[in-house]
Amino acid sequence: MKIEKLFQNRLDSDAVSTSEQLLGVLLEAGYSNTRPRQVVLQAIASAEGCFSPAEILERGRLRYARLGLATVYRTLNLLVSLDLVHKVHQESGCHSYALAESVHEQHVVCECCHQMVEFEGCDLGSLLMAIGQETGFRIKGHRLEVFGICPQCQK
Amino acid sequence: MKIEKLFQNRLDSDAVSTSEQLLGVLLEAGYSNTRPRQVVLQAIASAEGCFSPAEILERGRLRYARLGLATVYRTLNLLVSLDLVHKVHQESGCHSYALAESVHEQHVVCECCHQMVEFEGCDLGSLLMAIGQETGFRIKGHRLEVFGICPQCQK
DNA sequence: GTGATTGCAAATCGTTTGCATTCAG
DNA sequence: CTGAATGCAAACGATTTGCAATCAC
Repeated sequence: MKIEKLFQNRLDSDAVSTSEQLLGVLLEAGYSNTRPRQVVLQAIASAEGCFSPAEILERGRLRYARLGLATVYRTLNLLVSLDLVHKVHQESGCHSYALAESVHEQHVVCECCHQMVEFEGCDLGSLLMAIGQETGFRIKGHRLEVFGICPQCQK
Repeated sequence: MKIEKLFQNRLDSDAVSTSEQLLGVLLEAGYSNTRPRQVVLQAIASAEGCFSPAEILERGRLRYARLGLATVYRTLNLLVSLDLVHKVHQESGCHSYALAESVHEQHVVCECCHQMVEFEGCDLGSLLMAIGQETGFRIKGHRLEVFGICPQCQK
């Protein structure tokens, strides 16, 4: 599944606009426009959902073979510091990253077999609004993690 | 704030019952009753909310100076495998752990200044029930992480 | 040209593991 | 007494950092 995502739009990224938006923010913030950064931003922009630094490196090297892992990390940290990207937790223990705008995850994890099921459509809207009122925050995204026992493990 | 928690009930843990419950489960599962484990379980049981392996080591050494970090990790992993404890994500990047029963966290994180506000009383009950129906899971706990901009940073 | 950025390799941090010793049952 | 559990130190994987070379402006 990860592989599918990876090659879904490989060198012909169709999400360039987003990568250019990201670059725009970097430039506005005073950072310079370098090839390694372009490549990392393209890899990020064309990724769906979460991505690991290693994945970004792999994808980036398709476009720019000399890309180094340190640069990937440095760029990711830059984006995190500008709040363009969030660090998110992965069950395995190591981090993934996700575009800030795309943090709208909700899933149920089985405490028994650890399978993970995504769900959609449950309306958190009114709840989030209430939270916004209670706390005064302007809400931008959320992550809901539910723990339980899956149907198979209940038997 | 972490320090306060740490010394709130330091050697005179008042939550012994929980630590004994944990030990009970370990014994039932066929593991033996050792001093290092007792000490780790006490440290866990008397912690509030999340705790890191290092914190457990520090607290544990107050009771048993020769306690090793490896034992803390081994015990935590044991508890995780028995679903008595969950691994949870910490903004800093490294893991924390939490008693499984206590995973009912909800907080809003400011994307700008990274302050974190806990909130209570928002009713997720009906939503969780709907999720249970949709997925067939028996729901045991949840973690809701909301991202936004706090009142100060909106100005 | 000058300061920012890069890639590499070394360093660092959290976590796990191998092994000889110790302990629980 | 025997296998499980421990502590230490070494190993490990992910991330960061120091530094000389390179690049953007």
